[in-house]
Amino acid sequence: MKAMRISDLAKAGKVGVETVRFYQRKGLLQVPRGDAPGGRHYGPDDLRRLRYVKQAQTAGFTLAEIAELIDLDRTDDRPRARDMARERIAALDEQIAQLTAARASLAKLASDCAKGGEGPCPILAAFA
Amino acid sequence: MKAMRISDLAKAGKVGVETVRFYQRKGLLQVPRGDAPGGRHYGPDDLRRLRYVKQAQTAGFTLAEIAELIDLDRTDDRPRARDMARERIAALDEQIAQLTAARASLAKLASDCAKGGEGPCPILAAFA
DNA sequence: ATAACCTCCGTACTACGGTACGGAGTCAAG
DNA sequence: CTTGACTCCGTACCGTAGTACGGAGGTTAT
Repeated sequence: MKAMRISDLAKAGKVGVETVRFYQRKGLLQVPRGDAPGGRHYGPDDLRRLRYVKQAQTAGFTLAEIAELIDLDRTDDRPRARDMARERIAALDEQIAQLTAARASLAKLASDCAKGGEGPCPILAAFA
Repeated sequence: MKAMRISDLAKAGKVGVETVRFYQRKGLLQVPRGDAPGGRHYGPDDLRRLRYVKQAQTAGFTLAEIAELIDLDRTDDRPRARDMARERIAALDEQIAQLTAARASLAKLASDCAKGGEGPCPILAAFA
């Protein structure tokens, strides 16, 4: 553990340095207190946190919500965390359903167009 | 068909007047040529187009892509339309897969937290 | 010791999809 | 004939999630 600098943390988390700084501004990542010369250094906790943020993002949490989750961790507020998870799952379900429906209708349109009988392409014809 | 005004069109399409105007600026909706006094008027074609835009949006097309689709209609470029549909379907599939995975892992986290044995809530503990 | 490269910091800019605002004109009803 | 509701129009602003830029300074390699 040879004192990660910000660029190492960014690389390890597969984000840009600017993104790390952006997350710091948003309170998602801590700014290391001691500013050792040559740059502050970061530890494995910071990397874990960065990965957590990215993970939570793939679950559709906004950065503001992620900040809340992190705060919940401080206070160990499990009921609220469960609530947020429940809400997010519901939103995810709805989103999946919508995308699935859109996928199906688009696939039908595309296959009708490919079958290409006469008349206008159905993908385009929707507003004829 | 008693000459829809912009607010009627907006209402019928369930968007705001400002959104209609925004779409006009983007070339997604036409600005009626004859500006009859008391406001221009819109017809059923405009409404169909507005609905088309909204529909295409739910399929994940960006406004720029929708503008392209509309242009494709003018030139009846079916191959390109099929290409766009194919790409969009692929993107949709990937997105659905990602959301489904995120849903599953979040659901597991939530259920583990609900089971609530000892130790920290797993939703929050990811960065422990 | 000097160049190349890093750090920190603030500010500004990007894309996307709207939303709001203010002024000027028009129209129907009271 | 004034009030209120609507229209058009341009421009400015919003949130979300970054990305870029430029200067001041410290560090590392030659």
